[in-house]
Amino acid sequence: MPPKRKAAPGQGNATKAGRASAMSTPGPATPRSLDSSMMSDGDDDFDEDVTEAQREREALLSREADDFVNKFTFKGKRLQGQDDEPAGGGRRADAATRLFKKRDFSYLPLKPDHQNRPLWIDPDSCTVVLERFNPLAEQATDFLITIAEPKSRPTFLHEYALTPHSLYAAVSVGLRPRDIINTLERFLKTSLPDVVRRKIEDHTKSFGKVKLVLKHNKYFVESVDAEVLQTLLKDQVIGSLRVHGSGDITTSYAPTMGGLVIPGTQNAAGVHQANLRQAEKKPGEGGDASNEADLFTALNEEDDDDDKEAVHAFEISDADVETVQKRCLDIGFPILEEYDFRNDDVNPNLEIDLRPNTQIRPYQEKSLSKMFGNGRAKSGIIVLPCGAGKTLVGITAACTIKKGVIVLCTSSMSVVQWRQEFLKWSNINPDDVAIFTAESKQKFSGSTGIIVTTYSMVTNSRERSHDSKKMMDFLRGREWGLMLLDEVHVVPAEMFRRVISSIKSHSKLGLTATLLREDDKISHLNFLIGPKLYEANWMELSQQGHIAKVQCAEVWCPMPTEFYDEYLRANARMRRTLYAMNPRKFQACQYLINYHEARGDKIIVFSDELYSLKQYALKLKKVFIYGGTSQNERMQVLENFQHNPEVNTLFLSKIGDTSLDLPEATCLIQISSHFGSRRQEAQRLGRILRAKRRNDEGFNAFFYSLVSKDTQEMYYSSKRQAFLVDQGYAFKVITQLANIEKTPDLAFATPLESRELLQRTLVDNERGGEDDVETDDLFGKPGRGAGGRGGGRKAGNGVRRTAGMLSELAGGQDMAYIEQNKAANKALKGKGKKGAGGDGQSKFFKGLQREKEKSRARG
DNA sequence: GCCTCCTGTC
DNA sequence: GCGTCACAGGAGGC
Repeated sequence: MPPKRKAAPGQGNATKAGRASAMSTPGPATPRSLDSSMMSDGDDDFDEDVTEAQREREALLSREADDFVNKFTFKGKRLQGQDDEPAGGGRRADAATRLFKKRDFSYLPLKPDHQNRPLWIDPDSCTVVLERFNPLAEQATDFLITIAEPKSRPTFLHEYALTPHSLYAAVSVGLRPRDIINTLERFLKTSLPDVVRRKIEDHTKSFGKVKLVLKHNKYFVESVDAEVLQTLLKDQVIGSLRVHGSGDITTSYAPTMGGLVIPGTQNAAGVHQANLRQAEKKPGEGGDASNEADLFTALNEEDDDDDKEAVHAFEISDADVETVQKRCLDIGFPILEEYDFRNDDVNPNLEIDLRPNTQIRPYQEKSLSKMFGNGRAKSGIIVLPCGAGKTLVGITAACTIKKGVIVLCTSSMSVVQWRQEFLKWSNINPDDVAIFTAESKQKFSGSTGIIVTTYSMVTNSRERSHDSKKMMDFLRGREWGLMLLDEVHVVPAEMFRRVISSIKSHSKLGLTATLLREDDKISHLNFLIGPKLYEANWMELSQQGHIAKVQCAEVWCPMPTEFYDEYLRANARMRRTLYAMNPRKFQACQYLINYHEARGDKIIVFSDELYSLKQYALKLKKVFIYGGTSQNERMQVLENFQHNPEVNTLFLSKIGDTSLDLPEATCLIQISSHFGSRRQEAQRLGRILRAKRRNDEGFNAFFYSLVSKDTQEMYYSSKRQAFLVDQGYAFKVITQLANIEKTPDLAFATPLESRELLQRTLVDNERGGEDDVETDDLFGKPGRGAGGRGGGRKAGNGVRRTAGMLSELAGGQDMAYIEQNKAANKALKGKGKKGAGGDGQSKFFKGLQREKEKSRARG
């Protein structure tokens, strides 16, 4: 019973596959422009039920036209405008008009000097399009990333969306509605449509009125506007969550602010806005003003005098913080979290500063200025590509706030790295940076300090060991100045989000490279953490040499007919294996490895599918690491990969998606991946962005995705690339690798070998439900035996080989496998043979059963 | 070091 | 419109 995947092309339907093939195959080595054709391929595949060829074709054309219009409306407009036609050109009902349908905005008159203005706007969707080639593009970009959500940023036109969340973020960094409207008006080629103006006003009028503050370990909802607070209290959700008995609504006075300088910034004017505000009060001290400063000066001309304003507040309990924050967002009063750390006398100060000579990069500075824009610490999220120095941003934030910090990571490996980075970049006393994981439960020596831990450590709901319990009480019992959330995109997960309520911090800074999830929970971060404060443009950073330039390519590998026949017959699991084991893909992989090793590249090959990972690696005599590889072997293999000139290619399972730091890698080949995960694709690309050689003249990193033609992979691949395409990466499609047939020792070159491979693949993977046949196959399919844990969770993964057989195959550099498989062998001994299908209930099905029961029990 | 349980990801 | 894979990791107990 293969799970039905509606959107899968070529699933059990030969004619469909044939059509797709005919349609989607350009001539040999024809480069294909990615975005439009990809999208329409994908869309097309959603409709499998259309039978009549003609009707289908028409529908397809019409859909494609719609897609095209949806995607390129602004291009169309731009062309019209650029031809220097009379302003508003497009009133004519020309042949193209019907294609634009509702998206004809020619009724918006262009300003006379429209060519000097970089922005277009779609009033219906509130999409703003930026001309990158316009002289004002830089300024407009700075403005846009503040008020809008980047949607797509390829070379010439960038697309941004004005959303309630983005406007919320804009307000939270100190812009007011009329700043936004005026500046938009300034940059727009047309006048700002009233709809948009109203939308901005509506969405922003109540923003910034409500704050969440932590006082003496208690949370208060605070506002300068007593009426707003009353409104909240009357709300059925929030009103009932108010903690009574702690006095009525309290009133106090907002603190004033003084000059603030973020350490590590070049001109001591890192916080343009804050300083500029100061400058107004003390003219002459504002410091040097960059372009951005100019812009923001304009925006901040009239400062609201929030000094000495009365604030009103009521208390809520820790457990209700998330609910209240979410509710406030829903009813249009998003809560801003601001921490006036310089006036916090309750929590002890932390002795920490960036090391002298540490200079943070302009974009790091920019992102931090969003966080500290008004002299206080705002909670929010900073999005920087992998390798762009997220850690340093976090550390600088810690050095600015100078209070207790708690850092949350996804793995214990990055816990160690974070601590090292703290020691590397700051002058913090090593005793004050403590690690809290299963192995180590340190505390800092002084009254305050830094704790680095993992999400699972803090959110673990199970019985705790004595030490952990004590530690948790410690963490819960105090107020943290800053909570740094590494890989913040994981926080919306059911368990991990609990950190937000269980640990009390005055401000939170989320860091991630890929602010995406395939579920719809990413928007939860808006109330769990705060708005997105800054998102870097990958292309820009790579042009500036902060991250490597990357060439992306998708290699289409046809499937030999016998493979394809099996593929059509197979269930979902087997399909994944088959398209990964496609011999033509293997050849492509071999070819690319040859080619890049000859160029002196260090290559990582990713495969999610363990069977093919091992088969590839063993056949090509390369090292590999997967979940079952023990710590020691991992270190050994990595060490070799980094320093041994003989070892230039490393095969990784999805273990390498995160956590492993491989600065040597310069080329990446993907042979199997997890469905349509955009995050995985981006994170894998991130592996090579920090390439050490990136600043060599003409250096390029390479990213190949090998795809078996006419399979589900085609569809997933296009989905996966979406994020990177939005970041401006162009994927070339390669249908033919030049001179591949000349590759020495090309594997599976004859039909016979290809068929043998198919047979072996089928046999090795067919055991699923029935029997665990002892195969004569050379490599078999070891489970997670070596590492021990979890091996054989699924009986189909039985461990079946001997070290002898392996050592025959493995060359000298493959010592690691022998080691590993010895261990696997040992594991095998204890296990004995698995029950054959005799009782009709193999371990496999029992496992499934147990899974089901477990999920039922949970539900 | 091995095992189990829990969780995340799509 | 529903649920699904298989792999990974961490914690903690023995």
